[in-house]
Amino acid sequence: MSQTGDQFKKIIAHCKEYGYIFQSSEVYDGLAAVYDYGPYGAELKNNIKAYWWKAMVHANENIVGIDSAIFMHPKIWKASGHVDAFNDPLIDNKDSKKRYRADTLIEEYVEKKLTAKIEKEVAKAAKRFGDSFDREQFVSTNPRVVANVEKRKKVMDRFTAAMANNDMAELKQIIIDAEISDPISGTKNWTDVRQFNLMFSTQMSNIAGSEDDSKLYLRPETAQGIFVNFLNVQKTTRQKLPFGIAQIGKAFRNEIVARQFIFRMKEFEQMEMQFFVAPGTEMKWYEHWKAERLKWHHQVTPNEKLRYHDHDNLAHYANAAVDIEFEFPFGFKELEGIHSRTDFDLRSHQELSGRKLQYFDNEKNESYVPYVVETSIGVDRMFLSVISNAFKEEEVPDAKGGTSTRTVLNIHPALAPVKVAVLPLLKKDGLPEASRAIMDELKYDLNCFYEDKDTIGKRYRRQDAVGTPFCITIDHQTLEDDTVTLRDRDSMKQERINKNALLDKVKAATSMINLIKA
RNA sequence: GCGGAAGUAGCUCAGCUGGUAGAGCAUCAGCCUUCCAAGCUGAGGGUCGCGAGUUCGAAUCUCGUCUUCCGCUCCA
Repeated sequence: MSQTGDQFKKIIAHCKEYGYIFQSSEVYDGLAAVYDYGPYGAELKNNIKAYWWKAMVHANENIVGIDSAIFMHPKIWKASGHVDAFNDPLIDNKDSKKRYRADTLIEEYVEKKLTAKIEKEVAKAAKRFGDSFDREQFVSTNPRVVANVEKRKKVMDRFTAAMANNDMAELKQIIIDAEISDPISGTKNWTDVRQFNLMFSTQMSNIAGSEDDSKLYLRPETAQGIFVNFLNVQKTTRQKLPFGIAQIGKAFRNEIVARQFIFRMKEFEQMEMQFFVAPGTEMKWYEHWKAERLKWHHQVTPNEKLRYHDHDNLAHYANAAVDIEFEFPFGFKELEGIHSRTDFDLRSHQELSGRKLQYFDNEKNESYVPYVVETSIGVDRMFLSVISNAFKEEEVPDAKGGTSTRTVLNIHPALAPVKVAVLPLLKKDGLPEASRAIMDELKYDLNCFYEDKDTIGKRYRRQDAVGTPFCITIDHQTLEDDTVTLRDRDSMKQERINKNALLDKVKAATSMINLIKA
């Protein structure tokens, strides 16, 4: 761990040093699990988003993009299940330092203690009475069983009431009254029950049709903005099934433990595509997108750093789910999820809103709620995968015939923040002027960087460190025959070409269109 | 959220047992040279994370707080 931990620390330090990522609100000591993207970071992030958008929306005639609001009607989160499922009452045992969900603690107690006791008595009696055993009669008359059944009912009544009222104090009292102890430490030394709602909330007055007319959530996922716009989009774009809606946007989760740099943040950005299909065809499309998405990753990331990981237990909305995992410095972790979400979301919104969210299928001559296959990737995780895959420290020959270490970001040229650096060999003899002229030719098509400070070798290294794939060097010969040196970041090889050929050559080498067409 | 560790210049750190801050690299200006970093001269830059306490005096001791890292926990 220490070596990979060191590597990860180096990457984080590098991100800060070269203006990729800063801690949020650093002058005020920072804000936990929130980060800002600096100048190079913003460029890389934009490129990642563009790569996804082009591959999804522009390359597929049956996928369209939207940009829905972060604020949405509170009922949406009721329908999606987030209000219920994102609410965990948690309690800590002070001795074992373990954290439990208070509700499962109580449920387990009821299940394993009370119910088990009752069943034990019943089983014993059944053995004793043989065929003449009447379960109903026994349960309602045996004093020990009756007491336990009574007790169970009491606990369950209090429990359901407490859960319904979000009464955390009562939940703790139930645990105390039932004398539930920590399975590890065996003690009953509990903290208070605290509720961790993973959704951030804010205020808005007068929300139509809402019981609590002020509470509003910041969306914990972008997908719902797509679902509730399903019919708007389908009708206005006249799409036929199967078709998809794509969206890039911010989402917010109040993670209890948000760590590992930008891997898990409280504010993050998602790129989601919901693909609407006829019921029964979802598994075919699930397999299709599973393959398509891995291909998209393979274009910019080596195969051996990517893998599929099937979900062991499925979320409440899904009937199939797989992750595409990337080997981060801290191990293989989820980068993208592909889920077959069935008709759960649309059906749920249809029921709660009372509006039909169905598609009329001309071929089948019937209306139905489409099934959904979702691809969902975190922009920030993709960013982290690109950076951690790119970061390398290598030994290279130096001018004196020895070796030196260079730090290089081997970012795919199509994603690199700066495409080309324009460097006059000397800061005199008209070379800066000639360089500026070349820069002016390129900068409207390619993100360029000009520098004439320090030695040429030093400038090359600086460009390596920010991941610029090409350096153009202007020397005295340029003034005579219009040729320049084009230096490649990865091989460090140089070639002499005419300055008029620069634009086409660098554009071709840094284009993301080729990745998408391939 | 719990436990452990840490926080001194942009970065990496030194500053031992309390006496009002240093180095290297980086930055900026100038010189020299020039196709793969670390030549010469000079300059700028620090509320010692923040707040309180002890003390004549705190970067140094105590407490609180924030942030980061590690472990636990959680994870749609």
